[in-house]
This record gives sequence, structure tokens and C-alpha cells, in this order.
Amino acid sequence: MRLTTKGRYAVTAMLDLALHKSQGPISLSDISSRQAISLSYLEQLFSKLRKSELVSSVRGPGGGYELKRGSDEIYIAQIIDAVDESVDTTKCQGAGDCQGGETCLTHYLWEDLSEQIHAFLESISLADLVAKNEVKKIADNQDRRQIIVTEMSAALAL
Amino acid sequence: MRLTTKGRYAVTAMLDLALHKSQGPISLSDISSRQAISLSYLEQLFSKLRKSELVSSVRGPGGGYELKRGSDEIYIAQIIDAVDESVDTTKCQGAGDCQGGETCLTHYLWEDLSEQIHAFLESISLADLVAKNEVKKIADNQDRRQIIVTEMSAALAL
DNA sequence: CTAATCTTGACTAATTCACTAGGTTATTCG
DNA sequence: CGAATAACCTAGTGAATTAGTCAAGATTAG
Repeated sequence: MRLTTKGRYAVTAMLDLALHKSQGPISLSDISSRQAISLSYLEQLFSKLRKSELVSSVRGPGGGYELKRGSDEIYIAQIIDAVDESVDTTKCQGAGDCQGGETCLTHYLWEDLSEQIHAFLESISLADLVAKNEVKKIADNQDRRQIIVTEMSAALAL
Repeated sequence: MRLTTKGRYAVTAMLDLALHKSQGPISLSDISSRQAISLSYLEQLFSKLRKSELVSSVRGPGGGYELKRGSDEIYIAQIIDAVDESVDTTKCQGAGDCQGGETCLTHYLWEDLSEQIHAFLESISLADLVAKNEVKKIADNQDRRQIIVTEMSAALAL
């Protein structure tokens, strides 16, 4: 699991789609001006998002991109995985003397942590983020923290 | 909150220190050979870790680095923050027309998510990771997932 | 059919990452 | 004392990632 600006751009753009899904296909230039992301970079990102079946494209005038599924069926982890193809984090895949040795121990500890974050992001949908934003406007910080706890717990109970 | 290989290297190295803290100061060349991280890169990372008061150094023969606090008082987020100096994720800091507008909305949604991950990593100490590894050897996947839930909940209850 | 709109893909520049190489300074041991 | 050890510091390099440019293709409106 990697968490970089590329993934943030992708999630931001997908959020923009979710917020405007009632308006039919959204062109990338709309997203570009609204979210301050360069058009060409968006094009690259959406190429990957399309290959991952997260969005569908409509060409020609009035065209653009739409969420392929409902915003409650698209999870943050899927978006990040789509644009941020993960390299192998182990680095010691059968590389000689690292068979359950100490080296693999620490690698495994990190991977486990990474898995937990991934599981968390797999449990949050675009709709969740949008919905939480509504709540946030009223709730103060303490209430918000409580919401986070509830969500995280619920998320991992599966 | 960014999650890159740089942070992973730092956490891995700190875990190595935690696992060998009974042996006095640990030299970087030891960590380098055990964890397969280049020595000079470790030096750069530990320079930052030292400035962040996470480790202390002992020079000369037999010297090396030690955890400055107990491994139960050093949290993953601190390590990552130390080496991975975060750039401003907003990009629209008072930049004209982005005053609570739609642009800031999506930025804020992402930042909130990022905060949650940070809060999570702030709640996991080096000792936690080491301890969990002991448990893992016996526990099956379902048990592990329960542990995760407990940890995440406890983490955010503050 | 033609023009406008929007996707698609190939190509390029800038930045960051991971690492290397070289040295200097502090400390211990023979 | 002097040689070995190891932290420290600075600069530089290659590759990957990030971000942006440009020129095609596809599709619809008029």
C-alpha cells in the first residue's frame, strides 16, 4: 500500500465525479478547472481508472466520464490501487538467505501494517466520504472523533 | 500523510533497533546487512531520526544508535513524519477563489481521510508491532482481524 | 459533411527517490 | 600516540515518478 499524491489526485477526481453524478458525463476539463489538476495528468489517471472498470467514458461533444458503479460501491482502496500500481514491497522474494530470517520478519511487520491500512481504505466508499462531509459541518471535533471510531470499528468487523 | 518506501525503510530500521535494544548501541552497518538497506541511505535517514529525537547516537568503536525512548513510546507516525517531511497537501492555501468552495471541499475530504490514517499510525508503537508478531504466529486470520479491530478502536478513543 | 467536443496515446521536462562516493570528526583500543 | 571504528556531512548520480505538451482519433451537433 502506497499513499502518494498520485492517489490523492485520483480520489479527488473521483470525488468530483461522485458529487456531480446527477449531471451526466463530466468532462475532464471541468474536473481540471474545479479541482486544479492539470488536464493531461487527469487524462493519464482516467486511462487507468477506465481500465480498472471504475469509470466509463463517453466520447464526443457532451461526453466525459461517469462512475461505472454507484458511489457506494466504489472504495478508496480500489481507486488508489488502480493508479498506483504497487511494486513488490518485500525485496527479498526468495533472495537467498532471507527465508523466515530476521530480514523477512521486519518486512512482514511492515506489510501487515500496510494491509491494515488497505483494509481500512477498502471499507470506505466515495459515498461514505461525501456523507461524512455533511455530518462534519455540524459536528464539532469531539463528535467527529467519535464518528471516526465508529466507522473504523464497523469497517473492520466485516 | 504520505506512505512511501522511504518511510518503510525508516520503520524497518527502527524495528531492527527495537528488536536488538538489549545489545546496546547498534551500528548502521549491522542494520544495513540485516535489512538489506544501503549504509549511506541509512545515514541520511538516521540523521533525520536523530534530529527528531527518536534515536541517540554513540560515536567511536562499539558505537551506534539506540532508541531514545522505550519502544512502547515511539509511534510509527513519528518515524514517518521524521523522514518524510510532508508538503502542503492543500495547494489552494488562500489561492483566490477557493474559499470554502467546491475545490476545498474535495481537498478537505481527502485530508480528513489522511488524518484518520495518521491517527491510526500514531496509536501503534514499535512495541505493538513486535508484540503483535508474537501473537500472529499462533493466531489464525480471523483472530488477527479481531485484534486489528480492537487496536483501531482503542487507538482512536484517546 | 463539417466543425466542435472530448477521449486516447505517445512524447517530453521537472522533480523526487534511492543510492553512491567522498570526506571529516569523535572515540576506543592496542 | 596512532590505528581502527563508527557517526556525521556534503555533493552528486541514475532511475522512477510526477506533471505537462502535443498530436492524433472518435463522436455528436448542426
